[in-house]
Amino acid sequence: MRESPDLSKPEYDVLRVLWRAGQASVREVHDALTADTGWAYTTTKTVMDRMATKGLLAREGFHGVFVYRPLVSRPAGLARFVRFFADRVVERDLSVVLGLFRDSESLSAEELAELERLVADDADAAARKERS
Amino acid sequence: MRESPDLSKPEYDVLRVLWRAGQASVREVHDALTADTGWAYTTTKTVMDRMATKGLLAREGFHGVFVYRPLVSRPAGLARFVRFFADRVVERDLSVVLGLFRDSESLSAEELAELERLVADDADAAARKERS
DNA sequence: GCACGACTACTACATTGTAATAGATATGCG
DNA sequence: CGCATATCTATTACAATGTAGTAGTCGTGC
Repeated sequence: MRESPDLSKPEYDVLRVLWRAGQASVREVHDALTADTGWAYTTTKTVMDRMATKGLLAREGFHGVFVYRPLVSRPAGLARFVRFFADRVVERDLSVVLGLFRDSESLSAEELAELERLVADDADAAARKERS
Repeated sequence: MRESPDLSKPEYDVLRVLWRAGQASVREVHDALTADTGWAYTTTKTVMDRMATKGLLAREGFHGVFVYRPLVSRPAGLARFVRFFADRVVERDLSVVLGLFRDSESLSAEELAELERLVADDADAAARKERS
């Protein structure tokens, strides 16, 4: 997946679990989310299956039980939200918002670099479309 | 509307125009958004009408033409996005994220104060639900 | 007086949010 | 060993949202 996808909130929540865990079953993701979301188990399942068919997750079967792996890197998953927040919520320069990650432990230096690159790419693409 | 609503992205975009304009017709909102969104005129119309029935906008007729006014303050409109971004995207303390608004021109001092209050309220509500 | 343009109302259809139900399977227990 | 129970997966459901198209109305310039 070259370009950062536009994730819905449920999708993003699932990915957050998988980014931490590396890979997980529906049950594991569900247990990690249920406190925050209150979802029914089948809701978690539906969301994850749809994500798999959309190419956001890979699923690997194992005696009829599946384990899911993210196909989107965390920087790629964050990119759209960062742009949205910078442009339309705080309405400040991207660099200021990216600064929040800089000393946050939350992203490694490499991830931060990738995030910066992705966010800039989006901006370029938008500008290119604008001009045409 | 006491509590800050969970706005979809289209809804938020419409509100951004109305916050600036105070009030506007579908046509005016559409023209302001079309560069970014590429929506058809009827899409803008549908979104705004649904927002009106949901109580997000007030519409006032004038010889069969309507003018829409936001029923959500800008701080209330921002609150959910700020919380989401702080908790689940940067994963840093709210105060750090709120700091971005502090010297941004984008919000008045009063609005910022209201935003801070709203965001804190949400946190309280969440904590209360947690404990119960 | 009527063709045109803009506005509103109604309808449409795919995707997402959120699940319930049904069918397959493994598992503890008597 | 055979069945009740717990889990899974797959299928189906239904409301809300994203994104329009179409039809009916009405004022306005010719």
